[in-house]
Amino acid sequence: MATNQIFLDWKRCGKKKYCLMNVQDFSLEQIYASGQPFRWKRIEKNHFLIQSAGFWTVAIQKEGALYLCETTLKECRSVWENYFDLARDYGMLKANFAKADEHLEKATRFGDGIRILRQDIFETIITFIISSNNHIPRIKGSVAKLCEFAGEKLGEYDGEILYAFPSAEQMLAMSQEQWSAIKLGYREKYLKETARMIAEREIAFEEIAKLDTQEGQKKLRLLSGVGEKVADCILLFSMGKYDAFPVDTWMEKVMKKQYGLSQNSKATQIRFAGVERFGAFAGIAQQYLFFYERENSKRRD
DNA sequence: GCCCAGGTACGTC
DNA sequence: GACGTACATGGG
Repeated sequence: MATNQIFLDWKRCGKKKYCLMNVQDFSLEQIYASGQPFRWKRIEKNHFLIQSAGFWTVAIQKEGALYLCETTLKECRSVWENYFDLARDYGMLKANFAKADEHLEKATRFGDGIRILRQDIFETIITFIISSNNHIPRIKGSVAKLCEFAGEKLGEYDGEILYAFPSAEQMLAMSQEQWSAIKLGYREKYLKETARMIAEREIAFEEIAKLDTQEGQKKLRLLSGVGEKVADCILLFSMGKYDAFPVDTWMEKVMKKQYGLSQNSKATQIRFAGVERFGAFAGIAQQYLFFYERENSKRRD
């Protein structure tokens, strides 16, 4: 499946404010709710303070346009286009998914503004280790504290001090009191060990991005706290490996209910079935399915 | 109190 | 290799 390149024409529209007109297949609200980023703060509808690695911006979406504030044109092009995967034609991806099956067609209509972010690799490794068997509000709290204790101060916005995501070395420099205050529970030892392995170059994660998905899986799983699911999230949400298919409790439900997998099938089998069925962009299909399933279950509650 | 959360590590068979 | 179970913590 070929994907067209979208032409991106940033316009300056104020002091440190840039704008992309006619942003298609894009919704800040849906990306926020899609379970990928843990460092977005919702200010109001379609208006977010976004922090990623050592960068931050204020993003506003209105009348079909995306505005990025408190940033530079250079940064819009070098950081945020890449982060939001803005040059990719999601319309074409969705059209192809919609042809494949009815349920996926519904899911792409429901989550029509979903994007697969290309997040910083180290940040994604750490945040998704924290995410395992954990609740999103609690994950966000832990991540915020980690940045506050170990990250460099980047600036201030609306009275809030902003921090970069820390490096492995900076994490390892924290006191035990700080580690405890992050309230990672049993994940604390995973993070310490993973940070150590990365700081000591036992695992060169930049190299993993060059491998194919299978090989990347194997390497990532050498990190402490990284199993099959977290490895898939890292591959998909930071390395652009679109054939990675993370299977969590929600995806288990969908695959059993909608795609005929037996009740006793395990995550590994479901993952293979997903890639088999949805192909080279299975991970993107997964994200539409995940979002549709979880959002609709919220409403029934 | 119970169940669950974008699961993983570890021991057992 | 497949399976069961313990695991910190807080929200519903």
